[in-house]
Amino acid sequence: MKQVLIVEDDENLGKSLKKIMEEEGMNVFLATTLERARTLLSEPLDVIVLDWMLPDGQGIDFLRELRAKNAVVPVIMLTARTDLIDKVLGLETGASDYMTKPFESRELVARVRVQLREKLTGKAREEKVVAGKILINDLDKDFFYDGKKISLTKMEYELVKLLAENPRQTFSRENLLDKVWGYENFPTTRTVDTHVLQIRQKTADDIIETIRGLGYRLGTMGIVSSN
Amino acid sequence: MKQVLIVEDDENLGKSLKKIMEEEGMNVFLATTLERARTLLSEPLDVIVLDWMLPDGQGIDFLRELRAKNAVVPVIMLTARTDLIDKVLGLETGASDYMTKPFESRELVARVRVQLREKLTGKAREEKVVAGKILINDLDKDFFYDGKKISLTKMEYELVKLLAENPRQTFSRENLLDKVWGYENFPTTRTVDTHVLQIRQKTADDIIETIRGLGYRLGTMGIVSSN
DNA sequence: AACAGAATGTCAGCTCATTGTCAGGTTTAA
DNA sequence: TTAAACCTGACAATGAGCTGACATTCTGTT
Repeated sequence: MKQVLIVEDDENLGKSLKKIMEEEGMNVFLATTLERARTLLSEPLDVIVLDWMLPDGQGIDFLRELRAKNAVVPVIMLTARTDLIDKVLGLETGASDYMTKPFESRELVARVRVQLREKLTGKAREEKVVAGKILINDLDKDFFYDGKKISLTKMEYELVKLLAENPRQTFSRENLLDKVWGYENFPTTRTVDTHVLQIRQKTADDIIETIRGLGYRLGTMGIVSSN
Repeated sequence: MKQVLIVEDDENLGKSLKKIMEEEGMNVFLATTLERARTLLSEPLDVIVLDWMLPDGQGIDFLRELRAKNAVVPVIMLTARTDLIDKVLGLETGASDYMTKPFESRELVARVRVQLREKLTGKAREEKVVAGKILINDLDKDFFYDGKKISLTKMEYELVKLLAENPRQTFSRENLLDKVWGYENFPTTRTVDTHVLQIRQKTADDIIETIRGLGYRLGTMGIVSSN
């Protein structure tokens, strides 16, 4: 049986959705707050329906938390705000779909089914990063360089992914520590150098460019197409 | 609804992009020639995707026409030639982004979304400094002079950036030492002269003007565009 | 116009900060 | 428990930045 989590503070709407989905044979959890939703994450969920605004926080923040934990569960965002930018933002942080309020309950259920099916067939949105000779499949954390799969450690992977996602952009060591290592960890800036070295040795020297006195950025091979 | 213009002579590619973007909720115009594209400029456009080579002219000329009209719409250039990237980005008020063929359609759509967002927040623009023949991309730490990319060292870069950000303003050597070198460092004022020399040699003599007895300022080429 | 003095242009070499590289100890994950 | 990953410190290599010396240009005065 498929398990669905609905995070929605409008109880009427939530219960109505729950009922329809249960008729479809789904097992539905309903949370009216983010706090409650977090406790329900212990369940093995197949789809999450997430409202944009909630009494104790933004749905999008909850989504970010999920993605930070590498959760791959599809998320459908609900929002009353019609301007496109919010939709775009929602999608970029990894929402699989969205709906603007008001909507037909039946349509939402249809979309939930789409997500369930895509999750099964594995054809969901492939999170790929392509930059020159680099290809990154973020779903299974695979890194390819020049057509060959290279085994990278977690930090190496996160580092090169950030650089590949922002080709040409120069990052200072401090900036990289923030973005890749996070604010909780405080390694030396020299740690960055070491990891850059590892990546260079595993691939090619020019994969990462040194901008002396400023930091690192993706090398030109990340810009030049290989064919 | 956001409006996107695609100028691409490969009809298959164009239609495929159109379809994907329309699924994202964008309103897409497709032009296979520059002539057709010009007529579509009457529409209020949010992003333009522009191929490099078109049956009736160069995409880059179309971009120049746009900029001559002070159009601020972001432009994403498509090119198969990797050696032209620096030129595209370095052109005055140049392209906002580029992609080398072949590319993933999804990645292009993602970049269109980035441009839409940046256009709203107005963030990307502030990271570029344009002054006559000078273009500085502070995110990338790239410096372009007269369309050519010039490799500058850290201090050279910081110095010319300050001058380009404040054209017409004359800075004393002491002032430059404070602003560029910072209060922690105490080099001789002659150090400024040396760096000015390096910049002049790497670009052109008249990039920095000497105000005898007072200091330096950006040359007139940095104020009057010479196209 | 010629001159002196000051300001600036120019160059080369030295210094030292930055970065590359590696080994070893510590932590983390299987 | 064991192996891998991570971080750190040490040392080497590199090159940017600084300085001092000398050349050149400019300015104001005679």
